[in-house]
Amino acid sequence: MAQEFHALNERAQQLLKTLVERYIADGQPVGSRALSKYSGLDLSPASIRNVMADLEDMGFIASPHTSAGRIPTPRGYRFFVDTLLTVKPLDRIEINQLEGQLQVNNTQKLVASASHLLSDLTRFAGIVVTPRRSGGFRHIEFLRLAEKRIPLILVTAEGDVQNRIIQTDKVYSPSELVEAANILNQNYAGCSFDEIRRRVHAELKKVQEHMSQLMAAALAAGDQAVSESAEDVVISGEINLLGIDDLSSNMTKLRDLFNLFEHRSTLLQLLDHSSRAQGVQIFIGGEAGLTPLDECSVVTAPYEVDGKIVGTVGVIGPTRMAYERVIPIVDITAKLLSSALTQR
Amino acid sequence: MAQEFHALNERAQQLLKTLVERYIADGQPVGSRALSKYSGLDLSPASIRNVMADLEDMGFIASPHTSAGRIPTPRGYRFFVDTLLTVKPLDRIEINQLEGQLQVNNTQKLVASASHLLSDLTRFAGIVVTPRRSGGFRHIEFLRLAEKRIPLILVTAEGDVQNRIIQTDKVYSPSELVEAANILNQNYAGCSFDEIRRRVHAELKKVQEHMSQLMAAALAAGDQAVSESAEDVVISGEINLLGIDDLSSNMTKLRDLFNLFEHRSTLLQLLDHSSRAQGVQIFIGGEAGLTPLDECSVVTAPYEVDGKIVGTVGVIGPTRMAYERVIPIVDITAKLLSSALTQR
DNA sequence: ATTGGCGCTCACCCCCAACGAGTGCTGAGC
DNA sequence: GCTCAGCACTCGTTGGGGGTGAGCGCCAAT
Repeated sequence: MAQEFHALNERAQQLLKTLVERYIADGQPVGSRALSKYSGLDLSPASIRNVMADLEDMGFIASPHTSAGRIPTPRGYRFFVDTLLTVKPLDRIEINQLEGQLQVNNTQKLVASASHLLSDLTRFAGIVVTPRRSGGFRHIEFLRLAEKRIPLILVTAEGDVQNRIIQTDKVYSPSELVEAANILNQNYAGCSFDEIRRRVHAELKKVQEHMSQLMAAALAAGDQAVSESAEDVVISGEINLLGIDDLSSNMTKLRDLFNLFEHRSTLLQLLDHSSRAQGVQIFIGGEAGLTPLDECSVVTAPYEVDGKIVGTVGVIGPTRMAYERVIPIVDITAKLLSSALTQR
Repeated sequence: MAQEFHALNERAQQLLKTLVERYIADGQPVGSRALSKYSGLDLSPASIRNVMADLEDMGFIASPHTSAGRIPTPRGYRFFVDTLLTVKPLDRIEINQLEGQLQVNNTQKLVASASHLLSDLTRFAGIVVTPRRSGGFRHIEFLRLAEKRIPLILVTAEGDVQNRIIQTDKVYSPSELVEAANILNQNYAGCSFDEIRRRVHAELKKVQEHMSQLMAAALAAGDQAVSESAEDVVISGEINLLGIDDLSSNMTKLRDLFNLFEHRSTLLQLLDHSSRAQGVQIFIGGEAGLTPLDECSVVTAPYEVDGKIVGTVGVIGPTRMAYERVIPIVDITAKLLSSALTQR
């Protein structure tokens, strides 16, 4: 038999394809009778059963129990999305509509609205890794709010604005604050805070003790502001997953899944994978190595600023999801986000 | 019978109290036998059954079905928390520990950490209404990032920093930006944006067209920044509610509940109630008028800045919650938040 | 007023039988 | 060498029926 070489002939592929489609559509194990009706192949259920047995041997499908139909295994899904799936890209009009939904006020809002876009369109959970920062700054500024409470305004190299309040021991005059900001802006804009710290130490011995304390505090705060919000994960629409019976049948699994959502760092690791490759990537079931995602798939795509990948968008949903719909949505969202960020 | 007058004698109160306590402790309907054992009243089950019948007539307790014990009705809970409950305040040491957990970096972080504090301690959902803004500003500043993209920095009257990017039609020089900021800071600090807009219009006819366009844009952006983030609701620990079997037995109810969490405005209305009164308030079951909260209670307390109530903290959990624990936690969190905010 | 006793009601559990969907296998037909 | 009708078999699902036990209401005795 041809199947023994683990190659799928035309017919087997067609059957696998319809099986996965049917299963995705109504969530029931698919039997030979149903396949014979929907495959378009004009074969009797009996013949189809033979092929199904082969597909099962090869690990593409499995039966939950003897008297049920077959459901795709992760490997079956894998083959399906890799070679059988045909996605139709969104048309221009839809894209324009989506574009209008992105809020370009500032980076946080932009990222949040991208996440919402994903979850609203797919009805699953949307997820966005915030843009990676290079660590430098473009502009720094001190305000004088109260004597010893000085808001530090920081425009990052990426162009978004952070703020943080510095508590000082001593009192600084407005002109001193201006001077300190000037020194930093003129000499060190674009450098990383680490670098600045070294160079300030070396180059500005002459600066008075008074001043250098302020600068040290500013550098520490800036560092913290940049690194803390460095890479974060924004998730929205987790609620959508509550409605999915594939997931919410198992209460404990559901809890594990939601717990995962709180462990941002674990998710980050997974999503970082995606930012090494171009284009849409799909993680099926536990492929990511995370047990809570057993019954889930993650569809991701990297986005970029000025041609450099800086983050990832994605969707988390049940393995049994309409990939041909989700994939273009994730794809286009990444592209929209890229262009929105590049404009600024 | 005394009970006919809807007054509860000592014994009935004691029994109601233990019944509610037992039910809160293990979630099972409480029978007469259990009550006779735990009430400390040395009465036989039969006698207790009489009292229970009275309590049921008066609507304090109910039985889920004939052959089960009794569970408290919302009215029963109400009476319990109003008159039977004795809360023991947290001791100094615990309070100090909590205080350390609040992140005082900036207002957003502070509010977020308060919300986490609530959810972590109670293992329910924590909820904080962000401080109401008076609408004025303390300080305004323009940065010059790109020619036509000007970040507007805004220190609100409450002392936290907002930022927003203004897109301009024309190009402004650094000195023009400084001048515009100076005009606003010197003449209008403390005023509401509406007021400024009127006065600028009236008083500054002399200012060049060029300049007034910038100011108008700044006022619009400031207005937006202040009003948009005006009153928001921060929720955390929703996941905790997944574990509560009272709530997650009914999948659809659970979904309704989580949907409610996304409708911030509805929650806001409920929580605003709380900010009219002093001290801890409790909404039991549907008392708030929201059906998704049928099986929930909401424990809230207002917090203040300089003696004026500006927001609300709270906990949402199952009606069957350990009130004597939750109440002091909400209370103290409100107080900690008040003092943290007043310091700035 | 309190209480032991008694009959009653249900939810819950377990068992079992009927049902039906779907399979694997076999043997005939092209 | 496919294809396919027929058939026996498996096994989850459904629904009915009896047993069990918790808990109640009522009543008569103390």
